[in-house]
Amino acid sequence: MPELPEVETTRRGLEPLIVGRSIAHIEVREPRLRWPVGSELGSQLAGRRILALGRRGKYLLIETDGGTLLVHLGMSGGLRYQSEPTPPGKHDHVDLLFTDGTLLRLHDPRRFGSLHFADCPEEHALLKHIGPEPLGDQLTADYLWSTCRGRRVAIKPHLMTARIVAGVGNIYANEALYRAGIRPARAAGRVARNRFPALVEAVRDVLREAIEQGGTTLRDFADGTGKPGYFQLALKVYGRAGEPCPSCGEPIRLKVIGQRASYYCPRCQH
DNA sequence: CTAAGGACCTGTCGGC
DNA sequence: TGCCGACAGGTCCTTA
Repeated sequence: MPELPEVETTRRGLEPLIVGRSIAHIEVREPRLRWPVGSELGSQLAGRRILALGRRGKYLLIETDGGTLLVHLGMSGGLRYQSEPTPPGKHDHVDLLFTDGTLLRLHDPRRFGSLHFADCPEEHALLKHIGPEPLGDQLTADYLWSTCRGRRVAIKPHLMTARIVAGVGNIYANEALYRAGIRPARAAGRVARNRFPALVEAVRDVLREAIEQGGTTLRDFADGTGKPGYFQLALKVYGRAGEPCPSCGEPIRLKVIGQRASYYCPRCQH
């Protein structure tokens, strides 16, 4: 479900709803997520007040007056704020209950998501080595070019590596490479230096536009309030194998690269 | 160090 | 209608 734009959309929807609320307790019905949910999580969070809702890459950071809850939504996770508690449904694994009776619910069928408590999130092992935010100043053409020196991996999986750049997943890697005119299978080290400014701009643009559209809803993504996204309507290549390239009409091709479906136009991308 | 593949899960869809 | 395999928005870990 979520890449950076979907996580950011969730963050924006949830922020006004949960900041300022106090956590009464946490109910963990299924602790077997990507990593087992710590049994101490309840005591670490109870009584805390939420000060801010942040994001780093695809992690949501629920910052409280006594530590931060790191939330990753994995492949199928979603958070939903509820003002009226309803009986938990299938795959509603965790509830964060607030003192005013409202709650934040984590739903995650595939259980690839995770919850971690950290006193200092930037020092947490999962975040410590994460690359620059693609929408921040740190991601520059020179930086990205330098990470590609000597790399024989294809540029697409390289772009999707969290230590290189934070938050770029399969959909947006495909879309960004299409916009930049670069074949996803091209070795990272064989992308000419002068193409990196366009690549960085493409990554930024596609992520920004997706956020503006509320993310991409392929089957079930919804932000924290239940609203779906609309960026799927703007996808140029992702999921469009065989359809004409919007620019030249050549059929879009599908090729598996690094075990992930990769879509590209054989005429526009080199 | 790099690169490649497996692993972790459930749901859905297409083909027979 | 039912069964089976392939595939899905992620990413860590092991192996070579």
